[in-house]
Amino acid sequence: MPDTAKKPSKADLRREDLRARLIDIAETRIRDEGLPAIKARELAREADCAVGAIYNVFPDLNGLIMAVNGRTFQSLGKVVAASVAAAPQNAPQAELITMSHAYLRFAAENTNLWRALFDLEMSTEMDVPQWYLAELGKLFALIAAPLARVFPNYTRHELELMTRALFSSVHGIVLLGLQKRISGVPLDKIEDMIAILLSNVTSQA
Amino acid sequence: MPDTAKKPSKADLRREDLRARLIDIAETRIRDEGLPAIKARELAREADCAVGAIYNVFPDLNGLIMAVNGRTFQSLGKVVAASVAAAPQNAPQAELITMSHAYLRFAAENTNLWRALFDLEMSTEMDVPQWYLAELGKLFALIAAPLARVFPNYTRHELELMTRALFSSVHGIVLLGLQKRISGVPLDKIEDMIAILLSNVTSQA
DNA sequence: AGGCTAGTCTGAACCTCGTTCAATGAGGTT
DNA sequence: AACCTCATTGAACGAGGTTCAGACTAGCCT
Repeated sequence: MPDTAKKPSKADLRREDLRARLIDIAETRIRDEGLPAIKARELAREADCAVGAIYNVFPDLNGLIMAVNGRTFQSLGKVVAASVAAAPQNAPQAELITMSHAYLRFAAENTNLWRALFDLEMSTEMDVPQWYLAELGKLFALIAAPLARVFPNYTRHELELMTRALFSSVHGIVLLGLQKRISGVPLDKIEDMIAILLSNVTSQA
Repeated sequence: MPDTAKKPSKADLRREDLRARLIDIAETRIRDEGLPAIKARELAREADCAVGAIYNVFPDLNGLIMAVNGRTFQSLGKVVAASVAAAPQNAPQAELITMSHAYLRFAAENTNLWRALFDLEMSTEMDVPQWYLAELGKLFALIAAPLARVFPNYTRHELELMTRALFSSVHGIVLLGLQKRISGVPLDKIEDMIAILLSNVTSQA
């Protein structure tokens, strides 16, 4: 028997339990009230532990938020992947639009969680964790596949550039579109913007 | 004689002087060290006034940052407008690319100031001030003009949608492009992404 | 000039946070 | 049971934005 993971001692179990509980609580709080609702004392009260206990399980509150972001990123990936799987289009343009609309939908329905994904990135110029880039890579791969069919004679390099460009574009449209319902754009207009943009980009002359 | 602005009393002058001084200091600090470098006590020390004095001149630190953002937004507008004026292209596609590259350049050279423009928006869900929308409107107008020549039979509505979509797209590309030199994209690759995107969008089949 | 009033200016004090750490206590080992 | 080890606790620390009662001016009236 390999004993690399040998003792799930009682303490370890408690630790894992607390960790999971904190992530759940933080996720709910971010979903409902946004990142600023993550306060050490409130989390401790709700998780029924001491403030210091949080720091036994996470290096700091950012660490906790990153854990939530991990979950969010995975949900996002699943939703986008599912959108194409559910409605198999043979036209790659349609696939791109479907995925983008799924992205918009996810962002609109989970605005605070989705924002947290990018807000942390900015404030702390720390090293991006592995899984972050990995998840982003998965998203990119989803985009690159239909794109390769639209532009069959792009080099690998051009394709990658286009993938980034399109992802960033859709991200930008969603970001500014969701910002401020004031002076703002209703959801279906945002959908239209994405569709028009993608149609035009992918309509080879 | 209209006396709507009748008394520039000594107190008013001091107030205006302090206000201007604070904006200068804040601008420099944001430019050099980003938004988190805006601390009441440090500002007061550097401006040689009491902490409380700041609150006589601005409602809070956000108000000060908004004042800096006002300046930044104007510079940005000027730079973008100047870019097309300097190199008068007759092809509207080229104009769009020129302006977008000017936008990228400004964002790259004044990253912290440029970020402050959008970071505040997010954190405080307050009412967007007049001039903010006005400046944004000016930017949109700059884009809409060449765009109208590319798509002469778009309705006013479609044109507006397209304008927003393109601005948001370029913004997204710049935003994600400048984020993290790590795993990142060098400036001229970002330029390429913008150019490719805009070319494809504006090449009518 | 001498006061009187309506402000401004001051900075100590208040409050809210994230984070730490000496003291406590529980788990596991002999 | 006695001992050692390490997790856990929560009061205390430091940093930051904001406030406010008192000190202080500047302009104005007599």
